[in-house]
Parts: sequence; structure tokens; C-alpha cells
Amino acid sequence: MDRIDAKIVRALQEDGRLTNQDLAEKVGLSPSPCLRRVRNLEADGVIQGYSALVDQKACGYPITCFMRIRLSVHSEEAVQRFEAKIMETEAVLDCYLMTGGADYQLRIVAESLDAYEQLVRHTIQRLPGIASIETSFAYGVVKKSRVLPVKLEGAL
Amino acid sequence: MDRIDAKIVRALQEDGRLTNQDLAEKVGLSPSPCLRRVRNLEADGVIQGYSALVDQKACGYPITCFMRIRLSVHSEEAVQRFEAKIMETEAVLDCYLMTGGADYQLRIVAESLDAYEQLVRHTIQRLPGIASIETSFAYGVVKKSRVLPVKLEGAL
DNA sequence: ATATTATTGGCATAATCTGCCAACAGGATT
DNA sequence: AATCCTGTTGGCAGATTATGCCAATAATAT
Repeated sequence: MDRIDAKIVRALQEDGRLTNQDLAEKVGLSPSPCLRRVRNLEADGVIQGYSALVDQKACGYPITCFMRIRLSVHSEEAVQRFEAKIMETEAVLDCYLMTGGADYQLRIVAESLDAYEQLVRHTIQRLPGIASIETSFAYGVVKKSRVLPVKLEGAL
Repeated sequence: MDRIDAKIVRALQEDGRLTNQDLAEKVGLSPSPCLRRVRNLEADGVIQGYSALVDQKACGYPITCFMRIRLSVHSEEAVQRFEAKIMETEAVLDCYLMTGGADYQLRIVAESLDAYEQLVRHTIQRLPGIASIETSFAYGVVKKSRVLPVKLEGAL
């Protein structure tokens, strides 16, 4: 990871479909070495993939909420069953292990309040070993960035 | 948004660099109409852009935390100054308006605890009109999906 | 059944990707 | 300082892909 790699990472976060030629120009390289660097970043796992960013509402998911969940049982089995269920639930977009009052924080999307209720009743509340759930709805988005502020300095 | 558009949206969320030819094959269309649909989805704002997904740690940002912030002053001016500052702070990746105890929830990344401290002291705490801040650190990631579970049914 | 509109598939051209090789730069050794 | 060595770069050629246009097809309404 040198200065050029950082530029590449930043540029591809801002536009994941940049052509290699445009990217090369942006970072001040000719296409061949540029492509090689991109492939290396991919192989090293620095770049994990590419994705289209979509308008949630336009796709029929106007509702976003965050749930903070505390488990009553922290045995390995309970944790694994919980996390396995999270993994297979498509409406759960993110799930982090947290410090503080809750064990997990989930970001959940839904098509409607009805769909949300179904999800909570049929999936979330049936997760094994839940002690408490605290939910907050997002009713507006101030910012949604996809660009890590990768410093253009320092080797890693 | 018909069934085919939904397939396109899903496929491009899973791999934003799919070739138009591969995409066309995946959704059961020939390349020309497939490309046209993609361009329409982009023009309509359903597809808002493309992005490379990167490994935060490999890029030097091992720390993620969520901050829930409550404002003491909710005047339009205070809100705008707050949100403007959020917008220009690169370490704040997301910011939602929330129901419940906090007004905002921020997702923040940092390169180190020191950098985090600097950020809090020099940027966050100087935001105008803050009543309280509650921070939780993410010390693990269970799931991080980028794919809205776009239903293959229903026109919108 | 017919007219009309929207969508599709195929084709030709232009742009892009990608692997290979020679040239170049930087560092270590003599 | 000259030489070797390693890693990176730039350019070129063939293969792949994108893109605009046109006729053909499908869907809808009259």
C-alpha cells in the first residue's frame, strides 16, 4: 500500500466502474501497471468486491431501523445459533458486536411497517437466548458515504 | 421496475463489475436490452452509483464506532450547522436522523484510539448545540451485506 | 383483426481489457 | 563509481466488451 494504491482505493470507492484507463490517468500511471495494482489489491483482500448502490425507497425498502440486542445466554452454542440466523436473514444488512449496553447492533430494512412487524415476530424474537431488544427507526438520512478516508501517506 | 429490473439490481449489488454480457446472461436477456435497462435504472436514480468495497483494517481503519447524539438546540440554524459539519467530516461515514433517545446516529471510523480521541475533541465535541453523546465501539463484525433483498415480484 | 407502442435481438464499430516483453528505477554489493 | 539484481513501468497486439442503430417481435389498446 503506497501512495498510488491509496489513490486507486479511493478512486474505486468513489466510482467502482471506472475504466482501467480512466483510473490509470487519475492516479498517474499507464494502464498496464494500474491494472496490475488493482488485481493485487483484489488478491490481497484490500478490495473485497464491487457493488451497485441503490435507492432503498425506489427498491421498495423505505424503512431502516437499528436494533440493539442483548443476549441472556452467552454460551458458544447460543451465540452461534444467533449469528447463523442473522446471516441467513436478508433483511438484516449489518450486524456488529458492540461494547456498551448491547451485545449486537443490527441494521435492518423493511418494505413496510407490516413487513417489519412480521420480521420481528417471526425471525428476530425467535432468535435463541435474547434478553432485550431496543429499536430506533431512521426517519432521515443526513449522510451515507462509501469512501474510507484512506490516507495518501504511509506504507502499511 | 419489473422482474428483470429486480434481477439486474440484485446482480449488480452482488457484483458491481459484472460485464454487461454476463449480466445479460444472468437475467435472461441479450446484451443490448440489458444495457439499456441498466442505463435507465441509473438515469432513474434506482442505481445511484458503484463502489469498491474495501477491507477497513487493511486500509488502516481498524476502529468503528457508533455515536448517538442528542442536540440541545433544534433551531434550523443549529441543525444546519451540525449537519454541514457532519458532511465535511470524512471519518463520519453515515449519519441518520433517529427516533428514540437520540437525534442522530453516526458511524465513525478511525485509524487508532489516538486518532479517535483527536476526532472527538476537535470535531465532534465542537459541533454546535450538542446535549449528549453516547458512544459504542464495534469490536467485531458478524455481517455486512450490501444487497437489498429486492423482491423479484411486483411493479413499483 | 388492426394499429400503435414499447421492447427485444443482432450487427458493426469503437472502446477497453489483458498478457507479454523490453526498458527503466532503486538498492545493495563489490 | 560501476555492476548486478529486484521490482515496477510502458507499449503493443489480440481478445473481449460496450454501444448505437435498425429491423423484428411482443404487448396493448382500438
